[in-house]
Amino acid sequence: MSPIKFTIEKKLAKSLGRAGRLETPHGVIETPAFVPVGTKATVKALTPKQLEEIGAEVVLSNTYHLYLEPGDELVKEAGGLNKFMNWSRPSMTDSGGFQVFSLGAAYGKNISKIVKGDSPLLLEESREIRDHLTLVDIDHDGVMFKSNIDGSTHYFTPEKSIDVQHNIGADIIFAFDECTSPAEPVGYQKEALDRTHRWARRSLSHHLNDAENAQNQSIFGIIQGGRHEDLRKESAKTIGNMDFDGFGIGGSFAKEDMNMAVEWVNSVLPEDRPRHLLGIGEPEDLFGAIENGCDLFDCVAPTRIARNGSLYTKHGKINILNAQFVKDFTPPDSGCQCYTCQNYTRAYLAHLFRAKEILANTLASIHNLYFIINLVKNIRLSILDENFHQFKENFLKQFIQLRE
RNA sequence: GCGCCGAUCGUAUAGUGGCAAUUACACGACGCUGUAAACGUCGCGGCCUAUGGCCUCCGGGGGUUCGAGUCCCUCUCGGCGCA
Repeated sequence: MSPIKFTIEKKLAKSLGRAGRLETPHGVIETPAFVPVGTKATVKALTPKQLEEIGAEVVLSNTYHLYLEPGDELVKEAGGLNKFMNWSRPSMTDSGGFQVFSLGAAYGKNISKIVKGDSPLLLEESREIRDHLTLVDIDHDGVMFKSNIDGSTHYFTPEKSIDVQHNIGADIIFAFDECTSPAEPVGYQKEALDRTHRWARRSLSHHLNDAENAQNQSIFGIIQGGRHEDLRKESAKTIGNMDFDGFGIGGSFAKEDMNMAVEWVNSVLPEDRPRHLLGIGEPEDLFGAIENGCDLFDCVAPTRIARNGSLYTKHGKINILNAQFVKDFTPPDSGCQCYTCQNYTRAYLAHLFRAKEILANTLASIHNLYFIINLVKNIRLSILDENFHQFKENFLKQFIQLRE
C-alpha cells in the first residue's frame, strides 16, 4: 500500500499532459507543481514561512549533502527532515545520484546536464578520455565519493542511499541512480543505464524490506538513457515495470530534444503514477515537459540565478547588476504579485547586489521562485480550463525575447 | 633652507634594464537546469587590412643605453625629519 495517492483530474487533449493531485503524508501537491530545491535542508536565503507565502507545496533536499552534513542520523534524531527544518508541507530527497555526475564527470569542467544541441560535447570526435580528476569512482556495486567538504571518502550503494533517505525521512525518496554526462558516448550510456536499472531494483527491494519506513515514505524509480530513444524507452519500460510509487526522469538531454526525450519516456511509463522531471525548471522547458506528461519539477535555477543577480520577468531574464538598472525605479517584474515586486524597485535590488547585502539574495529568490511556482500553477489552471495552448503561446511570445 | 622617502589603469598595489606592465577591489558584460555555486568566465590605453600588427603609456623635462616604469640629472607635487 503506497503512502501516496495520485489522481488525474484532467488530461490535455491529444498529448500526454495532465493535471492532478498527489496526496502525501504531509498534505496535497496539486500537479503539475514546481519543487524548490533545499539541498541542505534549507532553500537558500528563504525561511519556510516565506516559502509557504510564495506558494511552494513541496521541497526537495539532498541525501548526499545531508549525509555529510550534519549527518542523516542527526536528522533522524531531530525528528526527521520536516521537523528539523520546520517545513510542514511535503518533502522529497534526491538519492545522491546527481552527485555521481556533478562530482564525477562534471567535476572541474564547464559541463552541464543539459547542453545545446550544437554543443561540441555531443560530437563523437571531440570526446575526451575520462581521465580527469574527479571526486567519484563508480563500480558495479556503488560509488566511492570523496567529500567535497573535507576530502574524506564515502561509499554509496543503493542500500546505503535508501538507508540514509530513511533516516532523513522525506515523504518521497528516489532510487540511487547514475546521472550520466551528455558527453558520454552511447556505449557508456548503455552500460550506465544497466547499472542504474540494477541499482533501481536494489533500491526498491531494500526500501520495501523496511516495512516501517515503507509505510510512511514512497519511492520513485529513475529513468536514464541519455539522449537515445532506444535507451530511454528501454529504461521507461524496465523502471515502469517495477513497483515504484512514481518515477523520476533524470540525466542528460540536448536542450532542443528534451521534449522529445520526455515524450519517449512518458509514452511508455504507466500513466497512473506521478512523473518527476529531475532538475529541469527554466520557463521555456516547463511547458514542453508538462505537455509531454510530467507532473513535478525541481530545479536549482530560480534560486541560484537569483543569488547571482538574474531575475525572471515576463519579458525574459534580466541581470539586475547591469548598469541600466541603477536608476530604474520600477518593480523587478511589473504586475508581479510577489512580495519583492510589491514593495521594492530594480534600483533597490541593484543597490543591494552591488553592496553585497544579504537581503539581495532573499528578495531575488522570493521573486524568482514565485515566478516559477506561479507559472506552473497557471499552467495547471490552463489545463483545467482547457486553454493550455493559448496560455503557452501568450507566455512564450513575451518571454522569449527577440535578441537584436 | 637642508636631508631622506615617495609619485604606476577609478582606488590600493607588484614591478631595480627587454613591459601595454602584477594582483585585489571597483567597473562592464556574459554564463548558471536533481546546488562543489551570495558562484564562475571574459573584458577593463587607442587604432587596424585584427589567433596578428601599429601607435601611445608608469608626475613633467632632459640624459645614459641597442633597449628605461626600472639607472643618472633636474623640475613639480606629497610625506617625514632637522633647522
